[in-house]
Parts: sequence; structure tokens; C-alpha cells
Amino acid sequence: MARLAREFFARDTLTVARDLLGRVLVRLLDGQRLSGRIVEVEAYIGEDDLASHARCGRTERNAAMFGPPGHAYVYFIYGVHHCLNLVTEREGFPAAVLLRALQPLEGIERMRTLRGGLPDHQLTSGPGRLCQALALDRQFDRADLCAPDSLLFVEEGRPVDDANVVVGPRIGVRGDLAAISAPWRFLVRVNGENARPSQSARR
DNA sequence: GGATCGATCGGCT
DNA sequence: GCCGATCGATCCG
Repeated sequence: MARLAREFFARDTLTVARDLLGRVLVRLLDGQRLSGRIVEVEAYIGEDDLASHARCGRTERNAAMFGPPGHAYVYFIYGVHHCLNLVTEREGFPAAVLLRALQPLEGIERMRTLRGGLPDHQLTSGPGRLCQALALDRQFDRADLCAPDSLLFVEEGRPVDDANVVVGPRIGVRGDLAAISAPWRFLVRVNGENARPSQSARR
């Protein structure tokens, strides 16, 4: 299966976010493939997006968002969790897509171990959960997903048609009305489930 | 099913 | 010193 090239990420962030649904995120861990189908994402676009970490300008922490497309932006939050973003658009413009949920495909046993034996439906359904399931931490911040020897990349998978995509406001965003109401969350409807445009991305 | 709360680190309005 | 692009436990119904 072919890997997504840099041109895929070097587009409008909403286009990339929508197009990432159905693609396959692959993590090579000790030579083993851990992978999952991308089923929920959110876009964070520019310094004017008051929900984005880039809203206060460039810092050491968010530098990856300002970097070239096709790289990872991994941050540590609440003293507990890591979250994975894929950087989009052009270098110098801070934008990225947060991966919020995967459908596990390969290496599920290993993911169960990494997740501490929690129920399977909680393996990769959440930005913090999927990072733990794939053993992703800040070592992957600024990693190039398009480098030939990368341990993290995205494969073409099977794109999702519009009939199976739900769009809605982003989760966990507070404060600014424009940021709260922007319909920049995309998720795949799976067997009629997961079709909740606003609250409770869980389960 | 839903609401609430504590954990616990690092970066900074 | 404060608080976050979250999670999981716990309580309530």
C-alpha cells in the first residue's frame, strides 16, 4: 500500500482533514506494524484560530505547526497524555490536523498491552488513547512522515464517501464563539455509530 | 446514560 | 502560579 506523499499534506487544512478519513496510520514498533484506520479528525488553522496552540504565535512547543507539511506535531497535555497532529499547508503557516480516533487494524494485541488491558472499544478512540496504543510521545514531535525510513506514516487506505462522513464543531474547545462553532471536526459513520457531530466522541 | 472530579506535567496568556 | 485540543474512576439516576 502506497504512502501518502508530502503533496497530500500541502493543501488546504480542511481538505486534508476530510481526506484523511479512511486512510491508515502506521506505526512501526520493534519492526512490527501497529496500524489503524483514521475515523475522526479535527482541523486547527492559523494563528487566528483561537482554539489552536498557534494562537499566541510560534514557541518552542508548537514550532512543528509552523514547519513544513507532512510532519508530526506531538504535544503533552494535562500532565498525562500525548496528542498527535499532522502538519498541513505551507511552511510558515501554522496548521495541522489532530487525529482523534482510529479503528485498530494491525498489531491489536500489542495495542491492548500498551493500553493496559482496557476494553477494545477504548483502544484508540480518543487522541490520548491512540497515542498510548501506538507508543507515540514527544520523540515523534517534528518527525517527517514522508521520509522513507520513518517509523510513522500514513498509507492510502480507502477514502470515505460523503454519505459516511459527519461534520461538526470541535471537541474540548471553549471560550471563543467562532472557535466553538467552526465545523472543523470530521468523523466516519461506522454502522450508524459514531455519528455524533458535537459531544461525546468517546466510545 | 450523564455529570463531576482528580491526576500531574510543562509551557506560558 | 495557572491552566490545558484528555482520560478514567466514581457517583447518580
